[in-house]
Amino acid sequence: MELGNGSKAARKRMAPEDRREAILNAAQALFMERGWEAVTIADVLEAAGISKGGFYHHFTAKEDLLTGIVVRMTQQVIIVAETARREASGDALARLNAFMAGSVSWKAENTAEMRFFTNVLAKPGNDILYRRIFDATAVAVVPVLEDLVAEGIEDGTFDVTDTRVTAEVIVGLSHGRRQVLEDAVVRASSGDLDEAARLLDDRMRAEGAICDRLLCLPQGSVLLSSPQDHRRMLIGLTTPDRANEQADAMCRHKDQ
Amino acid sequence: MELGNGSKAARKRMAPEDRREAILNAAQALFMERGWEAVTIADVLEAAGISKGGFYHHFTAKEDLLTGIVVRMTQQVIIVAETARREASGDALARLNAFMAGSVSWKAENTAEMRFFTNVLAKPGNDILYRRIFDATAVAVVPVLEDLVAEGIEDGTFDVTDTRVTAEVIVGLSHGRRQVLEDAVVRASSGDLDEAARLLDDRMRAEGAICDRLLCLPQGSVLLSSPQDHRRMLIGLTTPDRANEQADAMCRHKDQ
DNA sequence: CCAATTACAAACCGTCGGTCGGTATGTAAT
DNA sequence: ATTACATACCGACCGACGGTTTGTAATTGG
Repeated sequence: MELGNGSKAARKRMAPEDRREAILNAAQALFMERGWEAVTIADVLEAAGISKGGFYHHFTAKEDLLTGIVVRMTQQVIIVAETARREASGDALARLNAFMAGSVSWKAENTAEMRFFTNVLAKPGNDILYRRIFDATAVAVVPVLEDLVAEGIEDGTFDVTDTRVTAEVIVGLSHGRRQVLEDAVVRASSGDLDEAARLLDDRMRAEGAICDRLLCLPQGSVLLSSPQDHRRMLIGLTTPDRANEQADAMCRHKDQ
Repeated sequence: MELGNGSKAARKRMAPEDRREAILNAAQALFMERGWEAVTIADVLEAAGISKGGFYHHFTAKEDLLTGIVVRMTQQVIIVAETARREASGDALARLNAFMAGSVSWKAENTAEMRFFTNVLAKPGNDILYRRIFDATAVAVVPVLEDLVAEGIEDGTFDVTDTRVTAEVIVGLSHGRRQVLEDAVVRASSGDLDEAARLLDDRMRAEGAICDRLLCLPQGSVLLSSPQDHRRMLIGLTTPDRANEQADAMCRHKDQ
């Protein structure tokens, strides 16, 4: 560089965490107001009162703002959900449902955030953005769920071999159709994808709690709960074919 | 310009309709493969074998490609749906449902198109894109539906004052939550928006046919069909308040 | 056959996301 | 105090992309 005089604003130095937070605040407000594409980095810079260089010192890219915001939101959700879980009584399934209900209630109350959320998330052509965000939330939520599942195993309410996988699956389930579809069904790559998607979709809309659902796991195993008995949640291993049979049976049962 | 020699390619001139079609083909293929943002105008130019000037002669903007693609798709859907309608017997409602079922079946068969579709549509910050596309389809579908509704009036199955409005409402209903929400509920601006959205959403997922649904119309009127009797579709005028009452009642009814 | 219009080419432009060299502000060891 | 090092921050610059403008060859129609 040639004559870089450090003349101009000479802004006050902030603790890095505070600065990051400030930028996130400005960005979130703007995104929620105008959406993703309509907000330029320059807008954020102005709103946050920082230079481009400063910004890119704290964030690696525009998308990074998104993940940052998502992580913050997720943390808030987890706080609500965690207390709901702690206050719940009953077996592991009951506490799991309490946890899920807690996060659902947060979403119900913070509709503006959720709307912005889905608007931006639903977008991508190649899901890299979505993927990144999903990962961000998964990292935070999975450990908690893993605990819950482990409790359920001791408890007798769950019957699974791998707590980690199960936790990830549950996150996927609660996350919106897409992820479930891609991570589970597609990878299982068993038979008709779209039929599977439809089934999953129907299942997922069914009730508020995570019962009454079905899912093909990566390795062709199946998570399954019966619509007759909401209290029972079976997570076990079957072949995809058998899973489809059962799913069809469930559909026929419900349709009549 | 300075030395624009028209030296280079000197491509074969095509009939404008053909050229447009060719560009749309190239663009659609690319978008379906890579998504919206990952495809640049330059990519489309190369794939279609045309220059920038040529492109902007046929289209006004990148978004215009989208509307173009959507219009084509809509036409295809209408063909399927129209024949389904023509082949159906029964009253106007039966034919209306046949029409809708026809379009649904097209969507079920062309999943790749639909996936691309929703990916792109769900995006925008300020819905201008979505709006435009909605308009494009509405222009094509509304007249057909208007016919159907008119038949229903003679027929006795419908009881509406304005065939046009009714047709537009039906399009909105079948179009995905958003539009219904904005066009109907928001404009009605009666009470709690999000609650209304939730109700509508639930209602819309209910069944495949357009029965069993409820909708607030712009002027505060209401389209309503009873869950008890799928064959009856009432479209009439009420106040938004009364509509909410009824909606609540329906919810309570179904929840138990 | 010539003028007007159409279909196209390609240079050009403004904006936006992102980079990079450099400076200002600490803070800790000497 | 001074030095040494880390890190917060600045702002000129860059390439890519969407879109505009200028220029030209083919087509049409009178």
